[in-house]
Amino acid sequence: MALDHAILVSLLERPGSGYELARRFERSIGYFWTATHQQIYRVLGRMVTDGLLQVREVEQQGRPDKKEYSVTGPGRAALAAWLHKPIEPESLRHDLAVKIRGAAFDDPAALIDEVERHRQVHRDRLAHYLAGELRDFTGPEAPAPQDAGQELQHVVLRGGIAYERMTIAWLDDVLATLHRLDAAGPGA
Amino acid sequence: MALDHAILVSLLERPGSGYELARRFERSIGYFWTATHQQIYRVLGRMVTDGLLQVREVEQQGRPDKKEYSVTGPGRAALAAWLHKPIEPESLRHDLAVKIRGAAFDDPAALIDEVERHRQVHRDRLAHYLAGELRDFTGPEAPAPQDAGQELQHVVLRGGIAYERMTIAWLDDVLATLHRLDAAGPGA
DNA sequence: CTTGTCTATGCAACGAGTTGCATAGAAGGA
DNA sequence: TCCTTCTATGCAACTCGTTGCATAGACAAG
Repeated sequence: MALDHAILVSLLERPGSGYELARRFERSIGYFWTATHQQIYRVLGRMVTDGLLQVREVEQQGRPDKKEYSVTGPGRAALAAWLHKPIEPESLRHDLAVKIRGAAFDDPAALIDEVERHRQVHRDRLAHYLAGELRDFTGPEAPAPQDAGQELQHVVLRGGIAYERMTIAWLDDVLATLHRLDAAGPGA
Repeated sequence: MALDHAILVSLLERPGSGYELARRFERSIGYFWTATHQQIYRVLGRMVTDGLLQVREVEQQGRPDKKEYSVTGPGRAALAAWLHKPIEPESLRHDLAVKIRGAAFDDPAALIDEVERHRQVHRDRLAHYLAGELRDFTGPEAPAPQDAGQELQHVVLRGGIAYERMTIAWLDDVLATLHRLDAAGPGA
Protein backbone atom coordinates (compact mmCIF):
# COMPACT_ATOMS: atom_id res chain seq x y z
CA MET A 1 0.00 0.00 0.00
CA ALA A 2 2.72 2.46 -0.91
CA LEU A 3 0.30 4.77 -2.70
CA ASP A 4 -1.06 5.75 0.69
CA HIS A 5 2.41 6.71 1.82
CA ALA A 6 3.25 8.53 -1.38
CA ILE A 7 0.09 10.59 -0.84
CA LEU A 8 1.02 11.29 2.77
CA VAL A 9 4.47 12.50 1.73
CA SER A 10 3.08 14.64 -1.06
CA LEU A 11 0.44 16.21 1.17
CA LEU A 12 3.00 16.87 3.90
CA GLU A 13 5.16 18.63 1.35
CA ARG A 14 2.09 20.67 0.41
CA PRO A 15 -1.64 20.13 1.05
CA GLY A 16 -3.80 19.91 -2.06
CA SER A 17 -6.81 18.47 -3.84
CA GLY A 18 -7.15 15.12 -5.54
CA TYR A 19 -6.83 16.83 -8.87
CA GLU A 20 -3.63 18.56 -7.83
CA LEU A 21 -2.23 15.29 -6.51
CA ALA A 22 -3.00 13.62 -9.82
CA ARG A 23 -1.01 16.32 -11.59
CA ARG A 24 1.88 15.96 -9.17
CA PHE A 25 1.86 12.24 -9.90
CA GLU A 26 2.45 13.15 -13.53
CA ARG A 27 5.36 15.34 -12.50
CA SER A 28 7.70 15.38 -9.54
CA ILE A 29 6.23 12.47 -7.59
CA GLY A 30 5.89 10.70 -10.92
CA TYR A 31 9.68 10.37 -10.97
CA PHE A 32 9.18 7.33 -8.79
CA TRP A 33 5.49 6.61 -8.50
CA THR A 34 2.45 6.77 -10.76
CA ALA A 35 -1.27 6.82 -10.10
CA THR A 36 -4.42 7.73 -11.96
CA HIS A 37 -6.91 10.24 -10.62
CA GLN A 38 -9.52 7.53 -10.04
CA GLN A 39 -7.19 5.62 -7.81
CA ILE A 40 -6.16 8.76 -5.96
CA TYR A 41 -9.75 9.84 -5.27
CA ARG A 42 -10.63 6.41 -3.97
CA VAL A 43 -7.62 6.22 -1.67
CA LEU A 44 -8.17 9.79 -0.45
CA GLY A 45 -11.71 8.85 0.57
CA ARG A 46 -10.51 5.80 2.44
CA MET A 47 -7.74 7.70 4.18
CA VAL A 48 -10.20 10.35 5.40
CA THR A 49 -12.44 7.56 6.72
CA ASP A 50 -9.43 6.09 8.49
CA GLY A 51 -8.58 9.47 10.03
CA LEU A 52 -5.23 9.83 8.28
CA LEU A 53 -6.32 12.91 6.32
CA GLN A 54 -8.70 15.81 6.81
CA VAL A 55 -10.64 17.66 4.12
CA ARG A 56 -11.45 21.33 3.73
CA GLU A 57 -13.85 22.70 1.12
CA VAL A 58 -12.17 25.55 -0.74
CA GLU A 59 -14.15 27.98 -2.90
CA GLN A 60 -12.37 29.22 -5.96
CA GLN A 61 -12.99 31.93 -8.55
CA GLY A 62 -12.79 31.12 -12.21
CA ARG A 63 -12.82 27.39 -11.60
CA PRO A 64 -14.87 24.77 -9.73
CA ASP A 65 -14.53 24.51 -5.98
CA LYS A 66 -12.15 21.89 -4.64
CA LYS A 67 -11.51 19.78 -1.58
CA GLU A 68 -8.15 20.41 -0.02
CA TYR A 69 -6.66 17.46 1.82
CA SER A 70 -4.05 17.65 4.56
CA VAL A 71 -2.38 15.16 6.87
CA THR A 72 -3.63 14.65 10.43
CA GLY A 73 -1.63 13.58 13.46
CA PRO A 74 -2.55 9.93 13.00
CA GLY A 75 -1.59 10.27 9.32
CA ARG A 76 1.82 11.53 10.28
CA ALA A 77 2.16 8.70 12.78
CA ALA A 78 1.19 6.14 10.13
CA LEU A 79 3.88 7.51 7.82
CA ALA A 80 6.48 7.40 10.60
CA ALA A 81 5.55 3.80 11.38
CA TRP A 82 6.00 2.85 7.73
CA LEU A 83 9.33 4.67 7.54
CA HIS A 84 10.66 2.60 10.41
CA LYS A 85 9.48 -0.70 8.95
CA PRO A 86 11.81 -2.42 6.46
CA ILE A 87 10.47 -2.85 2.93
CA GLU A 88 11.34 -5.34 0.24
CA PRO A 89 13.82 -4.14 -2.40
CA GLU A 90 12.07 -3.50 -5.69
CA SER A 91 11.81 -6.01 -8.46
CA LEU A 92 11.83 -4.88 -12.04
CA ARG A 93 8.95 -5.32 -14.43
CA HIS A 94 10.21 -4.35 -17.82
CA ASP A 95 7.93 -5.16 -20.73
CA LEU A 96 10.48 -4.01 -23.28
CA ALA A 97 13.01 -6.54 -21.99
CA VAL A 98 10.41 -9.28 -22.49
CA LYS A 99 9.96 -8.06 -26.05
CA ILE A 100 13.69 -8.06 -26.68
CA ARG A 101 14.05 -11.68 -25.59
CA GLY A 102 10.90 -12.51 -27.51
CA ALA A 103 12.38 -11.01 -30.67
CA ALA A 104 14.48 -14.15 -31.01
CA PHE A 105 11.27 -15.90 -32.12
CA ASP A 106 10.30 -13.19 -34.60
CA ASP A 107 12.25 -10.64 -36.61
CA PRO A 108 14.71 -8.78 -34.33
CA ALA A 109 15.00 -5.90 -36.81
CA ALA A 110 11.27 -5.25 -36.46
CA LEU A 111 11.94 -4.08 -32.91
CA ILE A 112 14.30 -1.28 -33.91
CA ASP A 113 11.61 1.37 -34.35
CA GLU A 114 10.02 0.47 -31.05
CA VAL A 115 13.31 0.66 -29.17
CA GLU A 116 14.14 4.00 -30.79
CA ARG A 117 10.76 5.33 -29.75
CA HIS A 118 11.38 4.29 -26.16
CA ARG A 119 14.84 5.85 -26.24
CA GLN A 120 13.30 9.14 -27.36
CA VAL A 121 10.82 9.05 -24.48
CA HIS A 122 13.65 8.52 -22.03
CA ARG A 123 15.65 11.33 -23.64
CA ASP A 124 12.66 13.62 -23.17
CA ARG A 125 12.25 12.59 -19.56
CA LEU A 126 15.94 13.17 -18.90
CA ALA A 127 15.72 16.66 -20.41
CA HIS A 128 12.66 17.35 -18.28
CA TYR A 129 14.38 16.17 -15.10
CA LEU A 130 17.53 18.17 -15.87
CA ALA A 131 15.46 21.31 -16.45
CA GLY A 132 13.73 20.71 -13.12
CA GLU A 133 17.05 20.23 -11.37
CA LEU A 134 18.39 23.48 -12.79
CA ARG A 135 15.22 25.33 -11.83
CA ASP A 136 14.85 23.98 -8.30
CA PHE A 137 18.28 22.98 -7.10
CA THR A 138 21.40 23.86 -9.05
CA GLY A 139 20.48 26.93 -11.11
CA PRO A 140 21.24 30.57 -10.22
CA GLU A 141 17.58 31.19 -9.38
CA ALA A 142 17.32 28.13 -7.16
CA PRO A 143 16.90 28.74 -3.44
CA ALA A 144 19.94 28.03 -1.29
CA PRO A 145 19.75 24.57 0.28
CA GLN A 146 18.40 25.05 3.75
CA ASP A 147 16.10 22.25 4.83
CA ALA A 148 16.41 18.50 4.73
CA GLY A 149 13.34 18.17 2.51
CA GLN A 150 15.02 20.03 -0.30
CA GLU A 151 18.17 17.91 -0.11
CA LEU A 152 16.13 14.74 -0.05
CA GLN A 153 13.98 15.80 -2.99
CA HIS A 154 17.17 16.57 -4.87
CA VAL A 155 18.77 13.20 -4.21
CA VAL A 156 15.60 11.45 -5.39
CA LEU A 157 15.63 13.55 -8.54
CA ARG A 158 19.28 12.62 -9.07
CA GLY A 159 18.11 9.01 -8.92
CA GLY A 160 15.60 9.67 -11.68
CA ILE A 161 18.32 11.34 -13.75
CA ALA A 162 20.70 8.42 -13.22
CA TYR A 163 17.95 5.97 -14.16
CA GLU A 164 17.17 7.76 -17.42
CA ARG A 165 20.85 8.06 -18.35
CA MET A 166 21.41 4.37 -17.66
CA THR A 167 18.32 3.41 -19.64
CA ILE A 168 19.32 5.51 -22.65
CA ALA A 169 22.80 3.96 -22.66
CA TRP A 170 21.30 0.49 -22.42
CA LEU A 171 18.85 1.15 -25.26
CA ASP A 172 21.82 2.26 -27.36
CA ASP A 173 23.40 -1.09 -26.56
CA VAL A 174 20.16 -2.86 -27.52
CA LEU A 175 19.98 -0.96 -30.80
CA ALA A 176 23.58 -1.82 -31.65
CA THR A 177 22.81 -5.48 -30.95
CA LEU A 178 19.68 -5.45 -33.10
CA HIS A 179 21.55 -3.79 -35.98
CA ARG A 180 24.38 -6.31 -35.70
CA LEU A 181 21.93 -9.22 -35.81
CA ASP A 182 20.19 -7.64 -38.78
CA ALA A 183 23.47 -7.19 -40.67
CA ALA A 184 24.49 -10.77 -39.88
CA GLY A 185 21.45 -11.75 -41.85
CA PRO A 186 17.85 -12.48 -40.88
CA GLY A 187 17.41 -16.10 -40.00
CA ALA A 188 21.12 -16.60 -39.44
CA MET B 1 -1.04 -8.65 -19.60
CA ALA B 2 2.68 -8.94 -20.06
CA LEU B 3 2.91 -11.98 -17.80
CA ASP B 4 1.30 -13.97 -20.60
CA HIS B 5 3.98 -12.83 -22.98
CA ALA B 6 6.80 -13.42 -20.53
CA ILE B 7 5.52 -16.98 -20.15
CA LEU B 8 5.33 -17.44 -23.92
CA VAL B 9 8.93 -16.27 -24.32
CA SER B 10 10.16 -18.45 -21.50
CA LEU B 11 8.36 -21.54 -22.83
CA LEU B 12 9.65 -20.88 -26.35
CA GLU B 13 13.17 -20.72 -24.96
CA ARG B 14 12.45 -24.02 -23.24
CA PRO B 15 9.20 -25.87 -22.44
CA GLY B 16 8.60 -26.58 -18.76
CA SER B 17 6.20 -26.96 -15.88
CA GLY B 18 4.56 -24.28 -13.78
CA TYR B 19 6.99 -25.05 -11.01
CA GLU B 20 9.97 -24.68 -13.33
CA LEU B 21 8.58 -21.41 -14.65
CA ALA B 22 8.22 -20.13 -11.11
CA ARG B 23 11.88 -20.88 -10.49
CA ARG B 24 12.92 -19.20 -13.73
CA PHE B 25 10.97 -16.15 -12.59
CA GLU B 26 13.21 -16.10 -9.54
CA ARG B 27 16.25 -16.26 -11.79
CA SER B 28 16.92 -15.30 -15.37
CA ILE B 29 13.45 -14.06 -16.29
CA GLY B 30 13.37 -12.46 -12.87
CA TYR B 31 15.96 -9.97 -14.13
CA PHE B 32 13.04 -8.08 -15.61
CA TRP B 33 9.84 -9.73 -14.48
CA THR B 34 8.50 -11.34 -11.33
CA ALA B 35 5.58 -13.63 -10.64
CA THR B 36 4.48 -16.00 -7.90
CA HIS B 37 3.67 -19.62 -8.57
CA GLN B 38 -0.03 -19.07 -7.86
CA GLN B 39 -0.25 -16.44 -10.52
CA ILE B 40 1.71 -18.57 -12.98
CA TYR B 41 -0.53 -21.62 -12.49
CA ARG B 42 -3.66 -19.54 -12.98
CA VAL B 43 -2.37 -17.91 -16.14
CA LEU B 44 -1.11 -21.26 -17.51
CA GLY B 45 -4.60 -22.69 -17.09
CA ARG B 46 -6.19 -19.79 -18.88
CA MET B 47 -3.66 -19.90 -21.71
CA VAL B 48 -4.33 -23.60 -22.29
CA THR B 49 -8.06 -22.86 -22.38
CA ASP B 50 -7.36 -20.13 -24.92
CA GLY B 51 -5.30 -22.50 -27.03
CA LEU B 52 -2.02 -20.62 -26.65
CA LEU B 53 -0.33 -23.48 -24.81
CA GLN B 54 -0.51 -27.25 -24.77
CA VAL B 55 0.12 -29.57 -21.80
CA ARG B 56 1.83 -32.92 -21.60
CA GLU B 57 1.84 -35.12 -18.50
CA VAL B 58 5.39 -36.16 -17.70
CA GLU B 59 6.15 -38.99 -15.29
CA GLN B 60 9.28 -38.54 -13.23
CA GLN B 61 11.35 -40.74 -10.96
CA GLY B 62 12.30 -39.52 -7.53
CA ARG B 63 9.84 -36.67 -7.61
CA PRO B 64 6.16 -36.03 -8.31
CA ASP B 65 4.92 -36.07 -11.88
CA LYS B 66 4.63 -32.75 -13.66
CA LYS B 67 2.76 -31.06 -16.47
CA GLU B 68 5.01 -29.79 -19.18
CA TYR B 69 3.72 -26.77 -21.07
CA SER B 70 4.76 -25.72 -24.56
CA VAL B 71 3.67 -23.02 -26.99
CA THR B 72 1.21 -23.78 -29.80
CA GLY B 73 0.96 -22.12 -33.20
CA PRO B 74 -1.69 -19.67 -31.99
CA GLY B 75 0.50 -18.95 -28.97
CA ARG B 76 3.41 -18.06 -31.22
CA ALA B 77 1.11 -15.90 -33.31
CA ALA B 78 -0.16 -14.10 -30.20
CA LEU B 79 3.41 -13.35 -29.17
CA ALA B 80 4.26 -12.07 -32.67
CA ALA B 81 1.19 -9.82 -32.63
CA TRP B 82 2.25 -8.35 -29.29
CA LEU B 83 5.82 -7.84 -30.51
CA HIS B 84 4.57 -5.74 -33.39
CA LYS B 85 2.27 -3.62 -31.23
CA PRO B 86 3.84 -0.58 -29.54
CA ILE B 87 3.86 -0.59 -25.74
CA GLU B 88 3.99 2.24 -23.25
CA PRO B 89 7.42 3.05 -21.81
CA GLU B 90 7.69 1.92 -18.21
CA SER B 91 7.00 4.10 -15.25
CA LEU B 92 8.94 3.62 -12.07
CA ARG B 93 7.42 2.55 -8.79
CA HIS B 94 10.09 2.94 -6.21
CA ASP B 95 8.99 2.59 -2.59
CA LEU B 96 12.41 3.48 -1.27
CA ALA B 97 12.31 6.84 -3.05
CA VAL B 98 8.99 7.56 -1.34
CA LYS B 99 10.64 6.75 1.97
CA ILE B 100 13.57 9.02 1.24
CA ARG B 101 11.34 11.99 0.52
CA GLY B 102 9.23 11.04 3.53
CA ALA B 103 12.30 11.08 5.77
CA ALA B 104 12.11 14.87 5.72
CA PHE B 105 9.14 14.52 8.09
CA ASP B 106 10.90 12.08 10.40
CA ASP B 107 14.53 11.42 11.27
CA PRO B 108 16.60 11.10 8.06
CA ALA B 109 19.37 9.27 9.93
CA ALA B 110 16.92 6.52 10.85
CA LEU B 111 16.84 5.55 7.17
CA ILE B 112 20.56 4.82 6.93
CA ASP B 113 20.30 1.17 7.97
CA GLU B 114 17.45 0.56 5.57
CA VAL B 115 19.30 2.12 2.64
CA GLU B 116 22.43 0.13 3.46
CA ARG B 117 20.39 -3.06 3.52
CA HIS B 118 18.97 -2.29 0.09
CA ARG B 119 22.42 -1.50 -1.23
CA GLN B 120 23.63 -4.90 -0.04
CA VAL B 121 20.74 -6.63 -1.84
CA HIS B 122 21.65 -4.83 -5.05
CA ARG B 123 25.32 -5.72 -4.60
CA ASP B 124 24.32 -9.37 -4.25
CA ARG B 125 22.14 -9.20 -7.33
CA LEU B 126 24.93 -7.59 -9.30
CA ALA B 127 27.37 -10.33 -8.24
CA HIS B 128 24.80 -12.95 -9.24
CA TYR B 129 24.24 -11.37 -12.65
CA LEU B 130 27.98 -11.02 -13.28
CA ALA B 131 28.52 -14.67 -12.38
CA GLY B 132 25.74 -15.62 -14.80
CA GLU B 133 27.25 -13.48 -17.52
CA LEU B 134 30.63 -15.13 -17.07
CA ARG B 135 29.07 -18.59 -17.07
CA ASP B 136 26.78 -18.16 -20.05
CA PHE B 137 28.26 -15.46 -22.24
CA THR B 138 31.73 -14.11 -21.63
CA GLY B 139 33.61 -16.86 -19.76
CA PRO B 140 35.97 -19.42 -21.29
CA GLU B 141 33.37 -22.17 -20.85
CA ALA B 142 30.61 -20.16 -22.46
CA PRO B 143 29.36 -21.34 -25.85
CA ALA B 144 30.40 -19.25 -28.83
CA PRO B 145 27.67 -16.79 -29.80
CA GLN B 146 25.74 -18.36 -32.61
CA ASP B 147 22.04 -17.62 -32.48
CA ALA B 148 20.10 -14.42 -32.04
CA GLY B 149 18.44 -15.68 -28.87
CA GLN B 150 21.75 -15.85 -27.08
CA GLU B 151 22.75 -12.34 -28.12
CA LEU B 152 19.37 -11.00 -27.06
CA GLN B 153 19.47 -12.74 -23.71
CA HIS B 154 22.90 -11.26 -23.17
CA VAL B 155 21.86 -7.72 -23.94
CA VAL B 156 18.94 -8.03 -21.53
CA LEU B 157 21.31 -9.31 -18.87
CA ARG B 158 23.60 -6.35 -19.55
CA GLY B 159 20.57 -4.18 -18.84
CA GLY B 160 20.11 -5.85 -15.49
CA ILE B 161 23.78 -5.34 -14.70
CA ALA B 162 23.60 -1.67 -15.69
CA TYR B 163 20.51 -1.23 -13.55
CA GLU B 164 22.14 -2.71 -10.46
CA ARG B 165 25.33 -0.69 -10.93
CA MET B 166 23.32 2.51 -11.33
CA THR B 167 21.21 1.70 -8.29
CA ILE B 168 24.23 0.97 -6.10
CA ALA B 169 25.86 4.26 -7.13
CA TRP B 170 22.63 6.12 -6.41
CA LEU B 171 22.24 4.50 -3.00
CA ASP B 172 25.81 5.61 -2.22
CA ASP B 173 24.69 9.11 -3.13
CA VAL B 174 21.64 8.74 -0.88
CA LEU B 175 23.78 7.52 2.01
CA ALA B 176 26.21 10.43 1.63
CA THR B 177 23.26 12.82 1.68
CA LEU B 178 21.75 11.21 4.78
CA HIS B 179 25.10 11.32 6.60
CA ARG B 180 25.57 14.96 5.63
CA LEU B 181 22.11 15.86 6.96
CA ASP B 182 22.83 13.95 10.14
CA ALA B 183 26.16 15.73 10.67
CA ALA B 184 24.54 19.12 10.01
CA GLY B 185 22.42 18.37 13.03
CA PRO B 186 19.04 16.72 13.51
CA GLY B 187 16.31 19.29 13.30
CA ALA B 188 18.53 21.77 11.50
C1' DC C 1 8.38 -43.21 12.31
C1' DT C 2 8.12 -38.53 12.58
C1' DT C 3 9.81 -34.29 11.00
C1' DG C 4 11.63 -31.41 7.62
C1' DT C 5 12.75 -30.19 2.87
C1' DC C 6 12.15 -30.11 -2.01
C1' DT C 7 9.25 -30.89 -5.90
C1' DA C 8 4.70 -30.07 -7.69
C1' DT C 9 -0.12 -28.20 -8.11
C1' DG C 10 -4.01 -25.64 -6.89
C1' DC C 11 -8.24 -22.84 -4.48
C1' DA C 12 -10.25 -18.79 -2.18
C1' DA C 13 -10.21 -14.27 -0.67
C1' DC C 14 -8.55 -9.97 -0.85
C1' DG C 15 -6.29 -5.77 -2.30
C1' DA C 16 -4.15 -2.95 -5.99
C1' DG C 17 -4.56 -0.90 -10.33
C1' DT C 18 -6.79 0.05 -14.97
C1' DT C 19 -10.49 1.35 -18.13
C1' DG C 20 -14.68 3.23 -19.34
C1' DC C 21 -18.10 6.16 -18.27
C1' DA C 22 -20.49 10.23 -16.16
C1' DT C 23 -21.09 14.79 -14.27
C1' DA C 24 -20.32 19.72 -13.84
C1' DG C 25 -18.50 24.66 -13.44
C1' DA C 26 -15.87 28.16 -15.92
C1' DA C 27 -13.47 30.16 -19.80
C1' DG C 28 -12.48 31.07 -24.65
C1' DG C 29 -13.12 30.69 -29.49
C1' DA C 30 -15.88 29.65 -33.91
C1' DT D 1 -24.91 29.41 -29.45
C1' DC D 2 -22.30 25.58 -29.63
C1' DC D 3 -17.90 23.31 -29.14
C1' DT D 4 -13.76 22.58 -26.93
C1' DT D 5 -10.57 22.79 -23.12
C1' DC D 6 -9.29 22.91 -18.40
C1' DT D 7 -10.46 22.19 -13.69
C1' DA D 8 -12.65 19.08 -10.52
C1' DT D 9 -14.86 14.78 -8.66
C1' DG D 10 -16.58 10.30 -8.72
C1' DC D 11 -18.91 5.30 -9.78
C1' DA D 12 -18.79 0.59 -11.74
C1' DA D 13 -16.67 -3.17 -13.69
C1' DC D 14 -12.87 -5.56 -14.57
C1' DT D 15 -8.15 -7.42 -14.52
C1' DC D 16 -3.84 -8.05 -12.19
C1' DG D 17 -1.28 -9.45 -8.31
C1' DT D 18 -0.62 -10.97 -3.43
C1' DT D 19 -1.47 -13.73 0.71
C1' DG D 20 -3.00 -17.53 3.13
C1' DC D 21 -4.18 -22.04 2.98
C1' DA D 22 -4.22 -26.96 1.41
C1' DT D 23 -2.66 -31.20 -0.69
C1' DA D 24 0.66 -34.73 -1.98
C1' DG D 25 4.77 -37.59 -3.57
C1' DA D 26 9.70 -38.54 -2.67
C1' DC D 27 13.68 -38.43 0.04
C1' DA D 28 16.89 -37.63 3.98
C1' DA D 29 17.93 -36.96 8.81
C1' DG D 30 17.09 -37.77 13.52
